[in-house]
Amino acid sequence: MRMSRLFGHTLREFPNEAETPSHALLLRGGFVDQLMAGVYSFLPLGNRVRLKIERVIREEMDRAGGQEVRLPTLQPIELWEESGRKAGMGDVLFQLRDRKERGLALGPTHEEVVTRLFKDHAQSYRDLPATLYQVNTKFRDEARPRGGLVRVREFTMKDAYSFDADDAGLDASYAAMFEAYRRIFARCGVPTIPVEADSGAIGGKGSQEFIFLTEYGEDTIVFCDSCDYAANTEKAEFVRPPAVAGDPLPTEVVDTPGASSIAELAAFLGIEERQTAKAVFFMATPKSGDPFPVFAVVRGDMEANEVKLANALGGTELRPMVDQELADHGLVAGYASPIGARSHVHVVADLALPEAPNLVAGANEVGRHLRNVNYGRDWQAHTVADIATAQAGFACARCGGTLGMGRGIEMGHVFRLQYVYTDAFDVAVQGADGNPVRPTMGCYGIGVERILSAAVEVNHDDGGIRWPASIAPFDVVMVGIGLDRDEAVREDADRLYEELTAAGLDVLFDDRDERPGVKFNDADLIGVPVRLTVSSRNHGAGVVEVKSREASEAESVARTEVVARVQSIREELLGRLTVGEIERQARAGS
RNA sequence: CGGGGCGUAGCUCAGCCUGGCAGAGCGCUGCGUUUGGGACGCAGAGGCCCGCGGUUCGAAUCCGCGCGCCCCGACCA
Repeated sequence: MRMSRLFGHTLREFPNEAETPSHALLLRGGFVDQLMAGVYSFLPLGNRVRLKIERVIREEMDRAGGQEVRLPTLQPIELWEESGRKAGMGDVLFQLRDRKERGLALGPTHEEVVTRLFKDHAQSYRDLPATLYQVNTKFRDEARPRGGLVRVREFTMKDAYSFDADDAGLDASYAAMFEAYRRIFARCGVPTIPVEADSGAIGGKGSQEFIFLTEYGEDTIVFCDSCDYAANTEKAEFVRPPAVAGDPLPTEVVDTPGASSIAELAAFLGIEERQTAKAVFFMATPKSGDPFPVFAVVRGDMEANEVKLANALGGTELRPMVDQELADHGLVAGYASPIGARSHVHVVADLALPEAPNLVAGANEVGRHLRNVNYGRDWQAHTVADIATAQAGFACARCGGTLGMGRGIEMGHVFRLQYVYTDAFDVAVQGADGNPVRPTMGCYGIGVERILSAAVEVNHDDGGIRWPASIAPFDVVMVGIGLDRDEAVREDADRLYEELTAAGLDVLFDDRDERPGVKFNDADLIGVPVRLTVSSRNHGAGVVEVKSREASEAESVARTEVVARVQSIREELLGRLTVGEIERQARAGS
């Protein structure tokens, strides 16, 4: 590609709306353009990177036995009603109507469509196992797009779906995808760590997220400092710090004027926060049935986790109660008590509560609390479950080590869906014994643009982007100096361009009539891994300067050796993108 | 959906408070001089000042109502 013809220009200043370094660099380098909130165009440079990421993904999916398909984005709404996810996805699902007023949805994911496809085309156990994948556009009407390309409304996702005859088969398919994911992230130069995750609205049991750790992340992750346990806080198990021990004492009322928060209460009574019970209230909407009020209780030194709570309630939708609802259900904000809660209020207690004697809890009267409240003796929950959020400093449930926390962005997610969709769509194939077999499913997603953003986030410096060699828009950039003043140099540059191209390299030839400084700075900004400088000075000496983007100095290479030298640098750069190396970086980041 | 900020040239921003010719730098076009890390001169092009309504002799500026974008929160396969 001749740069004089490349569509799109670099900006000399950073655009204003960009928050993260990666977003700013992608805009400034002319990779992407924002059309509206959460919707981006890809210019030629950005599109090249996107395609290269997709190439890596396709290679690894194929290696793992996946077969590429193409599923429609335009989907009948009935499919979503059938799976029961029309309600579950809520406003995130883009919906529209055709001219015949038929309800349609723009696919936010493709479990429904692929399950239906499988049902129509798989006939017997001989069709198992099968892993189908695609790289396609997804649409999600996010409540708040943010972070440049991180949370958007239209994006590219590689999604794969496995169908197996039994658990062992699913385990094997899952493991194959898991390994493929490690290789994909490594090859794209994006350090990720796998963490235990909640499976959310997709359904199913057992899932892991591949998290890219960054301060700009929107997920909170905990990891153990002594074993390899890592989990999203939506899921993370932990050992609760011990309670203050003691025999149960008689309950007594105590005046606590103005102490409506745990911190105020503990300070007022001169006790520790872990000696109190904290109450949080939600309205729960089950998948079927009427909404009901929920009274969640955690020990005062912990926070209730909404996702864990929803799971403990069998996957209901939760929202915080409003003041009126608190009053309607006989609850006094700041002083609510699990003792004597009205019977229709569903009380959920965290695991810590049965183990914690003599807590201070609300008296259900403004300005009063109860001392020495004991679980079992004074009150009981409908449900006792892990509903508290892990915190840094808590102990690891696996090994007792200390948990640390970090922020991250989900790059990929692998799920064991099991029978969620094959049940919903009543899928069965004929087994070897003639009886029907219900396939068990897995699903596996990767955000292409998120990889692109993360790759920039970890690979940039003051000069601009330093693309991993595997996904750079070009393999090598040729900076021509003084081409208009020296015909011989111009001709030789053209020849070198042809030689590099013939060698299978993606070459960007900066043939523009610009000053050298402009070209060098643009080359650095765009982030091409290898830069060549062709000039009369070099031409006269029979050399070309070769500089890798990360090197501080260029080397002079004999003109005849240039193509080989570029290829050897490229090989060396690609060679670093191994699972071992990238995962070492990921762990260092945590 | 709650809270905050911002909408003026392709980009970064002045101008608005206190109403009176639409501005700067960068970028862009042409010519010339320059040419190894974002040159210089000369001449240019480029604007529904987010939209609609109102006040006023007169609105980028004041008032009202919208819309959009960004950030925090809620939400988030």
